[in-house]
Amino acid sequence: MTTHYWLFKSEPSTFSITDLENRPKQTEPWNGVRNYQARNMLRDQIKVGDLAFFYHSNCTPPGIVGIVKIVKAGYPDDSAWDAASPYFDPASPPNRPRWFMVDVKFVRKIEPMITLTDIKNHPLLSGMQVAKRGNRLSITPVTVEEWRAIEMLR
DNA sequence: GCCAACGTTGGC
DNA sequence: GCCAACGTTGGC
Repeated sequence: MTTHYWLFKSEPSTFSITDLENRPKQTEPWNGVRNYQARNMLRDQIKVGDLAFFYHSNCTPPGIVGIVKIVKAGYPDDSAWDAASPYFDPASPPNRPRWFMVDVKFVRKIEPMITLTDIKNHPLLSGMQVAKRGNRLSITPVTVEEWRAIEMLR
């Protein structure tokens, strides 16, 4: 089976690559995605063994800070039916889940980080979705060429 | 803190 | 089904 590549955004003040590294099993459910396009990828396309860049957004500077591996494929996001969760969504009850998540496992940090500026300035990376103006998708596909180009950098 | 870009909502 | 209003994202 072919490995596919992704980029997962997270605000480090909410959940950082270091938070993931420090989890007892270095594993975490990637919950809280509330966008249909990203949901479809989580539910239908992202498979066990796929790899993803961990991207820190809404911080200074934004950029790629590590690599994670998918260890559990799409399953219902239970934070949607937890009234105490910031991701609570009564429109996604357990018997009819609307939102999905995957489990990710820490692979390694990328140090120093590859900043958004680095990405925009790199001929093989400047076309990445995350570098596009107005891009807000928290999960985006990464091509094998882009993946290799970034691995070559560090 | 600003604000452009985007997705969602809801009135009609 | 249209589209204006609104809330959110996220770079700067």
